[in-house]
Amino acid sequence: VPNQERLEAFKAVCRRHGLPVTVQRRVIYEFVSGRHDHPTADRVYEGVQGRIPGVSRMTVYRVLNVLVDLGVLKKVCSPNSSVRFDASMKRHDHLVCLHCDKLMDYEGQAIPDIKIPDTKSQAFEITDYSIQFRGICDACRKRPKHLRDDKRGSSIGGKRRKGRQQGAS
Amino acid sequence: VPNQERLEAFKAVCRRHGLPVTVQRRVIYEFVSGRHDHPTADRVYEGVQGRIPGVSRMTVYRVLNVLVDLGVLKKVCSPNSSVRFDASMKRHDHLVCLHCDKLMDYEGQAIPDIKIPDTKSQAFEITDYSIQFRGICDACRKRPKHLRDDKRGSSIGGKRRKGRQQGAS
DNA sequence: CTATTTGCAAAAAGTTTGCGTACAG
DNA sequence: CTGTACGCAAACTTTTTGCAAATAG
Repeated sequence: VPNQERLEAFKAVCRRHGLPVTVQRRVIYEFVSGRHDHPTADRVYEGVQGRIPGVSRMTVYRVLNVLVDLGVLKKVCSPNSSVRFDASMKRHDHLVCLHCDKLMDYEGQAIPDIKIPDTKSQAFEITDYSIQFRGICDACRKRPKHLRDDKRGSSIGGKRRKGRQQGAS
Repeated sequence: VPNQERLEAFKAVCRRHGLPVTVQRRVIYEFVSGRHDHPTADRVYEGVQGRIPGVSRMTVYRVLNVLVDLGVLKKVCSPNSSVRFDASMKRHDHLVCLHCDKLMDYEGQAIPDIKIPDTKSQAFEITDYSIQFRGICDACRKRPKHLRDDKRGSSIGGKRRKGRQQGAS
């Protein structure tokens, strides 16, 4: 997807909603849509520090929420950490590492479409779906086993280390 | 799944790992496995207040992590809130309401199994998967539209209300 | 008895809110 | 110019940590 084009589309969406296209919004949007690893809000904050002079963490949180409301970002989640953001608005699936919490788009052979099931009996209207493939990423698999087990912060057998890190891309 | 049986299985797992079966662990496990709505840690805390005399929130958090490590609970997530817990360890799918963040097991007609794709090229080993069906639950659909829009905490057009509630079962 | 767990208090993350000033249109 | 967004500070929520007292096996 051409970058320039995406940016123009973004501005159009803002205009349509009557929202100013601020530097912060533009840069934050560009940052998230330039990545495939679904950064957390804090990650985005770090990432845009250099590109937006004295940006504040609060602004990043706020802008991310606005972008979600505008429909140009989606919130996604992995089972161990905070909310993450995804700029790819077309239906797609995710790989999530249960050890380091890395989250990435699935990019293999296409998965046959799933027929959206009828959920009247459950009083629910499905609009969309996404498959979450859980497993272990290479970085974690290569890591010696005892280190790996530490990773997720095992609560069994005492002595928990610090833990809580995101897999680097 | 007979309740008594499940409890025995739980004790067996604890014994196998050499962990004492404390009141807290047993009750918290029973509580979570008795629900289909994937409570958050806080929700569990509230729920077990009456059944474990002066239980502390910390203990609940800690016990939940132990139960995950023991493999009798799984962490699941919805895109808007904190970690939730799921006692159903067999493969299954979820419905998640994008408005109120309600999360429930999909219980309709069986979805044909997905062939686990090859992800060597992405340096990832898949062990499991789950489909997340996103949409809107009946409670939210029935709610008047303007209230609904408030719900998710729209950042557009100012005036956010308090927000952050889980759909009641 | 001995190891493990619990409860407490406190702190670290993660996220939201209200208000005066600065900026986009 | 006018309205909205930004940055700041501070509140709030969610989750983790360290240690003495209580408990399971």
